[in-house]
Amino acid sequence: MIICWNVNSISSRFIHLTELIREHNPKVILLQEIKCIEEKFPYEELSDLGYNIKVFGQKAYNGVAILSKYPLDDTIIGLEGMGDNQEARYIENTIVIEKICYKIISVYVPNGSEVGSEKFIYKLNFFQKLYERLAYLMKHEENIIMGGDLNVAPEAIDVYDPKRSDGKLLFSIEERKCFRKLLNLGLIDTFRDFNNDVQQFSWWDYRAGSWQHNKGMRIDHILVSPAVADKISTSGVLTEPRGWSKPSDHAPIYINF
DNA sequence: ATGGTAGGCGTCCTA
Repeated sequence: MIICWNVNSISSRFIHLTELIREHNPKVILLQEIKCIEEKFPYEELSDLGYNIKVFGQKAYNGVAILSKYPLDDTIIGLEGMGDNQEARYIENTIVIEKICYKIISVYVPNGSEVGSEKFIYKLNFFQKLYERLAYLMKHEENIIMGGDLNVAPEAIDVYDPKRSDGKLLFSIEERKCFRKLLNLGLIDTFRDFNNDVQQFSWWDYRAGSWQHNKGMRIDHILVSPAVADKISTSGVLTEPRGWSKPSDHAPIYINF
């Protein structure tokens, strides 16, 4: 099992994470929005649970990490073309499972603030650089497992009110095209591949009782290359942690081999 | 009901 989760601060969600590990014992965990520098990441506690750890941290905002029971090699921090001192949104590693090599990625795509804003342009640019990296990996026939908060709902079924969301942040045609471009590389949306016509969200706003009314969106995704997709048995969303006390606004998502 | 809540930071920014 591989789990992917935007925790919205690792320090605020540490107990939640250990409970999730206790229940599912995943081999790999991809984290987003850890909201801390590397020095403050709970390395010891999580390595005691059997995980190798790689972190791309940042003070207060963003931050991604990979936890793995397999050794982690070839660490890449950040995306080419996003500049030195870029925001902590991309981390990539190599793992070997049963003699097969995988490129495993944890990514946190910028939220974008508002369609057309400066931050929105930044988001589209980030998507472009992400596309270029994935195109390179696909060209070299790598086995890719990329999980993260992509901050885009791909289709109408993935938002609670498609009419209201039309053209708005997280569901604008520009953002959906960015997602579609990744699929056009040959990557597979694992949730949709295994759950045809199922409406299942991964994120619910903290505000306005969104969770209670199930007004959410599916903006967290695990995309894989075709050979990886052939090995997967199930994919889904673990909704329980969203209902726990002091939850992240995102639920963990997963694939099973 | 174009509001509302949460986290980290520091007297607001981001989501």
